[in-house]
Amino acid sequence: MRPTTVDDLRADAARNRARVLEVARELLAAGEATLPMNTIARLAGVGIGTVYRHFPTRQALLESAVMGGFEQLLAEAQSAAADDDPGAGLERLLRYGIRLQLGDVGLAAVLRSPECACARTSRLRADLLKAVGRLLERAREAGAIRPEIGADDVRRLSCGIVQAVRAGSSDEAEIDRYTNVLLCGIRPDR
Amino acid sequence: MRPTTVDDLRADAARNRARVLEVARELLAAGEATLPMNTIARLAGVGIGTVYRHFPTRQALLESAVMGGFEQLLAEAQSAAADDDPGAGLERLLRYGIRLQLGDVGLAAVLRSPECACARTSRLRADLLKAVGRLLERAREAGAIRPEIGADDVRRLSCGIVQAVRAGSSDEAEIDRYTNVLLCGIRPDR
DNA sequence: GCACAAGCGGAGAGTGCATCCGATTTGCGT
DNA sequence: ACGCAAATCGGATGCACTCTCCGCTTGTGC
Repeated sequence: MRPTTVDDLRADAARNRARVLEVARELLAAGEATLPMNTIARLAGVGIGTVYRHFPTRQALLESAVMGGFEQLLAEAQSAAADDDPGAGLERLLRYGIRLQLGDVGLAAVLRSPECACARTSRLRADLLKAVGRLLERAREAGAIRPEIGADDVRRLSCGIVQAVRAGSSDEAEIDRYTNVLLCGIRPDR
Repeated sequence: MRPTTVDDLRADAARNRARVLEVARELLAAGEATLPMNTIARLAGVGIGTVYRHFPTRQALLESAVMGGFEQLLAEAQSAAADDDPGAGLERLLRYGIRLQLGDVGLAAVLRSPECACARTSRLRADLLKAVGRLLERAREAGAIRPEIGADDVRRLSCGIVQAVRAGSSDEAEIDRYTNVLLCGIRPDR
């Protein structure tokens, strides 16, 4: 039987996998979004074959590298969905999600792409959309959002705003300014 | 003296240049945004060297290829800036610009990038921003837009919305829905 | 210890970018 | 019409990155 979790890996394999992930996160943190596979292999001190064995595609590596941030976002979304005031919860979630993406080019890339390669992240994504869906439903009832906006619209629009912020100086004032445009844009006309 | 305009080119050179541009536009129209230089050379029936001589970088080729669309956008912006109702002019311009970008991946890429490589497009861009600036100033006076939104914010936000639309089915309803979010988002609170 | 499966690593083929320079073509002056 | 210099052509070349494949090494269970 093939190993299905990290724990089933041989000790050296687990070590190599961890090193590759570590290097990938370092590159992402340094703003390198391309993640050249050969560079990663070299920096991690492993062969290229090893990188490809653990992560068959760059997308798979990327998704594994940003798993942590993704989980934080999901937790925030679930908390927001349980907020007494859905309008406030939505605003809090959007402000959080946008800042999270701005601080993590990898996570932003994963959220931007229409689907996830690995099952683990696919599930996170589905859970996230479900939580946002619940939040939106309550926000609609409370009249805090335009009724035609769905969970995936929120995802795509946030990613768009993130890219708009990134295209400039990305200072605090701009983040707030652009986030406000999104927040006001999805609020119903009064 | 070196040729400074297309007319100064030798007959064969002008022919090759036109062919390369034609092929580039075809690829862009087919949704190919990468524009591989060797592919372009092959399709245009010229050597790679010829492509690079006329267009030293991919960006330069891209900008030359989308010049026409850019000029249309500028014309629309200047017309909008002269509109009696600046609010209506702004809405018209944004709807036009977003649809234009959705129909032309090349133009969208050029508008998204922070600056232009060739002088010709740099000037178009400067003129465009100037026209939008005039439009915004009038819109501010008329209370049709949040005062903190500038011309470059409009550019970046539109590009963000375009990318958000592109991330999905891009059907008519979605284009309107997302464009409305932007329009409402930049309107002042009432 | 030993056997053997799991894992390793890098050679190599493929693709694309960008440069350089010898071969070719063109336009001009006569 | 013709010859020449300048302008232009085109692909060979070197470099970077991707991804596969397979012989060798190493960890693990007995």
